[in-house]
Amino acid sequence: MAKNKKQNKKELADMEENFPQWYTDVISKTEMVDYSPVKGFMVIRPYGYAIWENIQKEFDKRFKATGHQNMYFPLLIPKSMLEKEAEHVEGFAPEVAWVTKGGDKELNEPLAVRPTSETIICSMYAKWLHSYRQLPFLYNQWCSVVRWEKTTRPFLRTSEFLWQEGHTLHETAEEAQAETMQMLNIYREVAEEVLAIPMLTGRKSDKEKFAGADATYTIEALMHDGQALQSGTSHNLGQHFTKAFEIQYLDRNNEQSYPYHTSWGVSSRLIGGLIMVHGDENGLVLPPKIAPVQIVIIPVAQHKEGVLDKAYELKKILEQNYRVELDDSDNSPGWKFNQWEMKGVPIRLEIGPRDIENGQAVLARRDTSEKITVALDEVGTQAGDLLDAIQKNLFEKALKMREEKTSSAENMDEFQEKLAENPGFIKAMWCGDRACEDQIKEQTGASLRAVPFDEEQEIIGDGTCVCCGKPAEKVAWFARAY
RNA sequence: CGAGGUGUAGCGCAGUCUGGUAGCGCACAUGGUUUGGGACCAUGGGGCCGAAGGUUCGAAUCCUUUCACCUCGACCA
Repeated sequence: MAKNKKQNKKELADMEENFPQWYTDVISKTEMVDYSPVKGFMVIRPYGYAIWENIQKEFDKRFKATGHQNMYFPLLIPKSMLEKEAEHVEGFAPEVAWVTKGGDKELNEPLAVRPTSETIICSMYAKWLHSYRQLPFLYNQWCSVVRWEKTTRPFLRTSEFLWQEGHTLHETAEEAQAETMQMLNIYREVAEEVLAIPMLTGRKSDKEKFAGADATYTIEALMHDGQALQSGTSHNLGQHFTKAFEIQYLDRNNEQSYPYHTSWGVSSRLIGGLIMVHGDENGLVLPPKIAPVQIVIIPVAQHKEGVLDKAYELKKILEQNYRVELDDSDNSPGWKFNQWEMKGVPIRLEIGPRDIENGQAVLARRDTSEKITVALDEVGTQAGDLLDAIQKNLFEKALKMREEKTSSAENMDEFQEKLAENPGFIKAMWCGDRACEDQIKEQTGASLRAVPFDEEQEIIGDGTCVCCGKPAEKVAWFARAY
């Protein structure tokens, strides 16, 4: 019996020893996803999809508040259209899935399953835009895209993934840049304030930027195992696509002009980040603002008179303000505790005969496993305070973890040493040369994640490039990445 | 695409070396006793042993081919 107990407890792999296995265990045991019959494609189950819906809501309301509207473009893109912007096609060609037949008839022109929608959207923008009076174009779409990946992992890299892609046109380069930054800031805000994940923000190197962009900006998070996760990108596309697609309009001077273009996206990959930043040895830990269930009520000795009635009464009160679930299945309380902990529910409310007698209930928080006893008429307010505290604590914990896993290096030996003994971000001066970036990647496995913005810039050591030793102006953050 | 590994009940596995009635744990179903950190007893259902071919009186087990998945590397949100 004791042996069985032990085996049951071992449901999740040890996260320090085998993090990938822990991750796989968590997402499948919590019923977030399952593998589908098609390689690399996953099924998102209700618990996982509920998280995605909450993420969508948070972003969508901010997109709308900044003047964007949603629209929807087709799944398929003609081959010739995808090929109009040279860098773009070169970047995406290796991972495009093609439709070549309709029924049993060969198509005249193969159709790409969209890997991203710049091209088809631009082709339509070219038809719609005539005058500067119509600008800016501020549109977004929620959809899925397909990229034929060689190795896949649920949420982090799958052949199809859910995302949103914003595509905007502007009169001036300045406006496009402002839009690019505005959206990056929204990404950061949602990531930090809602998902409780601290983000490094900055610019991508030319090597890492989007195929066809002038500049790519990124939010980068650090996972529990010290690997970075690119969590969202905002691109200033300049006039690459608008020229390639001949999007022209009559400007204020009555002359034909090309608008400036941006695109930006976050994906269901964020869910992977959520899991790998906050999760612990007991499974998921979800920030209250995103958790599908914020409070789970677990009746104890529910067969006893009055217990379930009281539990339902509490549910009715709590669900006016919170997302609440009552587990009245006939599993044992202990089993339920573990089950809902694994699912990451922020607060558990225990109510049993003893509590009812004393006019109280027990609240247990997922992040610290503290338990407090509260009077029944204060459960609502106390739970609210707790949820706020948990939200805050998760962010602070994640920030502390990132700080502990961030080092700086002045030369390559130090770089390798520090990355080996404390995997995470390495801050190092970088001269800006592609050759140095390549060499760092090759020697250490770490890629350049971002060059932080000026206000977060600093000088490491004597200010020379960590790789070639030549004078360098900027510090860059490196890490191994998902 | 390189290097390793694994396919046996829904899940996790044993059995394969040495061929001979397909098993264990969990989960599931029914009944009962339980319930404040993964309860217990009893009974029961569930299998083309990844697929195809071969050797053999007989194949989960031996041989050949093939497919799928996983882990680690190179490419990518």
